[in-house]
Amino acid sequence: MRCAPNPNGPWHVGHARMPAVIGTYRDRYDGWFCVRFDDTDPETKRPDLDAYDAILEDLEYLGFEPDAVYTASDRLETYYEHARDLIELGGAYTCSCPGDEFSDLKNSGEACPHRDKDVETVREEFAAMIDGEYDSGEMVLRVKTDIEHKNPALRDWVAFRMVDTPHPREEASEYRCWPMLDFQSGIDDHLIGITHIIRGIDLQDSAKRQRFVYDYFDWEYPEVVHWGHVQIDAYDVKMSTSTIAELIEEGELDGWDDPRAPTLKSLRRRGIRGEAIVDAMVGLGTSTSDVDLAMSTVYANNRELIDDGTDRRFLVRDGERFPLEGSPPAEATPPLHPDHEERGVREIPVGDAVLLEPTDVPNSGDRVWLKGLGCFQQTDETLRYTGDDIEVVREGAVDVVHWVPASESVPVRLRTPDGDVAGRAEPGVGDLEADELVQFERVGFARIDRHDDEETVAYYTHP
RNA sequence: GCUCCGAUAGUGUAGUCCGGCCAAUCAUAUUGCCCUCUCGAGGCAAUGACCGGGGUUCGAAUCCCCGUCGGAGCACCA
Repeated sequence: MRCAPNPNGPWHVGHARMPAVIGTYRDRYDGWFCVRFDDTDPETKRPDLDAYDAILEDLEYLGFEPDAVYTASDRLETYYEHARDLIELGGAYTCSCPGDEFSDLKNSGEACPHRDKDVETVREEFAAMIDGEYDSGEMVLRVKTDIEHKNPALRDWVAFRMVDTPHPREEASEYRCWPMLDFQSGIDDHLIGITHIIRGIDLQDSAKRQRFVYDYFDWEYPEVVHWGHVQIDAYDVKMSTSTIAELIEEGELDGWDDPRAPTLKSLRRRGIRGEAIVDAMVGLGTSTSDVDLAMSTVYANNRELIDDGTDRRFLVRDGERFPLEGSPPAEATPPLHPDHEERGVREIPVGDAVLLEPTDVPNSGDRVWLKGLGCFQQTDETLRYTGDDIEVVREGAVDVVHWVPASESVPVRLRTPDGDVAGRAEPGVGDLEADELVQFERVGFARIDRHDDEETVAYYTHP
């Protein structure tokens, strides 16, 4: 099987579907898969030189290593050879019709005057195309299919055209005669030995077009499945490489790994495991109708993977300060993980005041249980330690909330898909290593990204 | 206009090829309860679907026809 991306940028979440499915099938059925960069349009779908490696990185993140990597722009000579063979078989002709004129003829099922050229002429004109003797738009090579085919999309389609713009890859920059996807991909699939193809419904007619070439060469066409488009809920940003690139350009997004970007690099930075994405994608199946992937499915998969190994911490967003009274303990020692007491406890100095999230502030006179510390009663904007037993919580009389010491807590910027949130975390968070995952209790999971001079930066994973 | 394709709960999916085992599976979601010093995890329960209409048949999610809705192609893009 093959994954044939157009290298025009890092992958968005939807791109994960192809490697997820074919990679999983390979592992399950002892198969084989390659990545083939179909970069045969130096102009309208101009490749981005950084994208080749970026895509391979994304693939690695998802947990797959391709069995081989090909680049179409390295293989022009191969396509030329097959085109020449096709010409000798009478299966292709050079055509200088302007696009719109040919389109009119085609739509009425009429052949253009070039269709009956003799092989000798076609051979010479195609050689001239390869030599770059024509400019863009002057000459194409068409595959001779069936000009009266009931589906107009299949009639004598273009196999090669002239492109004036040099290819960005230096190795391919001298070529001017470029194959179209249907020709290039059709030839490669056979030569590489692809037995099963999965592709989008937008390429529904590709197989039908390519079969004409396969018939000329007497090749057997691979099994092919077409699937619909994937939409991901939870993102405002349109999931298109070019749109994301524009937003980055305009400064709306910080980069491909901005937590608001619907990209794999973004999910990676948020601490989501590739496996969680792969499983969700495989779960979508290969239906031809369009599907919506709920990010909650990815989150549920990821939570399953990381919950057990992730230690707990406190983070208070938009904290309100409350002085403490009544001689509470000087230190709180909540466990690192409630299901793993053997991992030990955090030692949080309490100080003389704490921060609470605004929604957790008890009404005057009401009690609240500061998790890992004890019970307090709010009066006159202060919290007085009551010394109540945990039994009051079990009875349901008192809510349990998280908190941080007002002075010894550390500032944290939590970057979320909905924007950045400022907060303060318990002191130990300042010592965590970059890349470590934490669960901010009652807030959600997060990945520690780095410690700046002024603050610790964490990326929000999911609830 | 011509040509393809599809339609099962909020979302995804199984079942459709070879009609009965489907008063329709599983996951996610939502809600409630239990447990818990998290709104996490775990346990239990509830909610919720075969696009519509005909036909074939003893019997239709499954086969046929019509309709509706949705998607795709008809590029010198991939």
